[in-house]
Amino acid sequence: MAVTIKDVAKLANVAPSTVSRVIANNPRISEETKRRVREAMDYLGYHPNFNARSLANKSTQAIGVIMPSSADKVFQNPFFPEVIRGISTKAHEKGYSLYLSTGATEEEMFEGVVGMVQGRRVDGIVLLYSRVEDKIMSYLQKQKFPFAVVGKPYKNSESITHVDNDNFKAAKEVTEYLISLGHRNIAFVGGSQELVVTVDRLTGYEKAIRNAGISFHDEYVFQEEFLKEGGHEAVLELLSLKKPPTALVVSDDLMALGIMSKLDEMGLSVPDDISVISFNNVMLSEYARPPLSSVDINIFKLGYEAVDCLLDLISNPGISPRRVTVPYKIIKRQTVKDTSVESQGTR
Amino acid sequence: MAVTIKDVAKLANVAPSTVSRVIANNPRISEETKRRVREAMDYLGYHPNFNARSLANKSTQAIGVIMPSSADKVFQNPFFPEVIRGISTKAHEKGYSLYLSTGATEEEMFEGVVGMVQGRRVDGIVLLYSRVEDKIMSYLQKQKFPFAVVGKPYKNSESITHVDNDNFKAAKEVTEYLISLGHRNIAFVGGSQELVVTVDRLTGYEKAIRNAGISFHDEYVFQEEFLKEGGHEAVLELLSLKKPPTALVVSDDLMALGIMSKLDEMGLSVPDDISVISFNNVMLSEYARPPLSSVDINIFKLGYEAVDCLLDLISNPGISPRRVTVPYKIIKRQTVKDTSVESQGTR
DNA sequence: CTGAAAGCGCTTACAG
DNA sequence: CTGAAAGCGCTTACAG
Repeated sequence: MAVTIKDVAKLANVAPSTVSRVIANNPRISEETKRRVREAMDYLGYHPNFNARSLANKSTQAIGVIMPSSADKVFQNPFFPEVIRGISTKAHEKGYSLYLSTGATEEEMFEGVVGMVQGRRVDGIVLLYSRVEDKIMSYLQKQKFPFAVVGKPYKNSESITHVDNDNFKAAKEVTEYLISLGHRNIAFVGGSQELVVTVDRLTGYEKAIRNAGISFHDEYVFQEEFLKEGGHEAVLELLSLKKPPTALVVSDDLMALGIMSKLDEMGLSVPDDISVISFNNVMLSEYARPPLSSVDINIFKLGYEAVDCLLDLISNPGISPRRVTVPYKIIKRQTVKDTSVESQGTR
Repeated sequence: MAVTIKDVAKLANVAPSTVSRVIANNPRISEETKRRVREAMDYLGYHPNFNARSLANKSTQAIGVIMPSSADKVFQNPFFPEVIRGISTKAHEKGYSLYLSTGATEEEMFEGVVGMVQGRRVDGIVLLYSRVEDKIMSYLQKQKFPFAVVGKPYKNSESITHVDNDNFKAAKEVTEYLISLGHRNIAFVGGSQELVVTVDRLTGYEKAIRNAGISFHDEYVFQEEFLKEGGHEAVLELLSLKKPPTALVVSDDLMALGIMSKLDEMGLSVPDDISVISFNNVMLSEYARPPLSSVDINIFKLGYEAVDCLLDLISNPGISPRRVTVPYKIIKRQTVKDTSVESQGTR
């Protein structure tokens, strides 16, 4: 039905193997023959059958993208469209296609990945999250299947190719910034402790607190989902403290938006009553009211670089694992208040 | 290297063809044999090679998902993760994988689709947008390749399977709602006129305006990008009118958020100075301040149903085109003001 | 109920 | 520089 290599061969008066070589642009074929074959291909509207090609040369020119399961609320985070944009851009540059994971539960996701890998649907995989304990990551490692993770693996991070921000440093810096502005009661609101990114940011926050000689309080640490609902929960809890914080380091913009919305509802003002700074610098943070101060982690680049590493790994199987650190940038907008003047006044 | 059907056959003492039949759960194979073969598969950790299978039976069990080009700003709209969630759910239920389009420019996107189709990478395609003039849609139609569109095709809509809301009716209803509240100067802010959804909603708006005996003014119609930036532009333009509107029908939540942000910046209040109601009911609209009134178009279902239709089309090639209308629901929150009391007072 | 054989559309040593 | 042949790992009439 569809036009095959044989049809082209016949029309161009060459063997099928020659057509194949022309497609691969094999230098041993004469320019004259190439021209003739290409003409025939154009004339017939030939397009190679990917399945046949993959079967024959054991390469699919496709990479698998593993997101959190679709039932997961995290899925709604604008982080994902943006990493995918980065991934898609690099993949397209290099002529690779994208395969998306599906599956509602964790178990289904795992089965999906196994199917992708064993079924030879993809040449490599990029993992869009990093958890403390992750079945998929362990599996990929055991199989020695090429993969790159966006984020930092919890263990064996030296032996796994990954691209990440320096989240420890970023959180530390952000906290120091708040401290330099006179804040002493600073709380941390993070996502699930399961996620390595939460752990890293919390550690950076804690380091800054201790460095400044402020005592670290457990009740200033909140763990919620990476979502607005999470932000709401956090507000309720932190306001019930005997000594509520004057500033918040929040691990995700959406969560920060949720916090601001709740605070507003309760009649509290940001930044006058409480300062907020968060992570990701998703498009929305710019348009929040007041515009949200946030750490730009360069999501696009995270995805773009992950694919770059992965493709490297695919073409040079023996290569040693790479670690790419994508720079971040603190974007100061209007949700942080300088209290140092005040605190001097009340001294 | 990987374990194949032959290895399984050898271990189970049957022919490869029998193993193949067991995989397909062919009823002509005895239960006893099936048991033995399955045991061998489990023991060896067998997984079928998808490429070989696709090549042999001309079916990939994968569907292609075509989004706007990644360079397109629309890509950032939370609409997409949500349709994809719907698509992914249905696809996974039916054992289908997802293939994502890539490509920055329109031309690249088109080439990508042609490659997918001719290269037999997918069994069918779902198109996530509908434009007035679209090369990809025409191509798919000419090729008679199975596809479903989310949205309404501009022409030949009876011969193309698609799932959509009744956008005309929804926009009409929303406008009538505003009118019933005493508004007379109502503007429409839509996305690109290229998109059929814009056209439909504009038509519904106009119908309601005329039905109410209000004269329709061109300067009350704004076309911007489906984004916050678009919202900003719109505000500037509409406030420069000699008779600024008291209410806005906005075709997209993000745009509405942009409008509200800009309005706030200029010292105008929603809904006191101007009422706003928009479309999509994206998660964010609930957390906006004030919470945004919006038409819930059930994005998840749009994607879910599109895949359902597509799979139908794939398994029954002769079937006649389906049209599914997904119900919408107006979610009234706090951005619309009832002016009828006031207008009576000033009579 | 099961097997032998041909075929899906490519690629790639091996020859020449 | 080019061709004939085998092979990638499945499926599916055709036989029996």
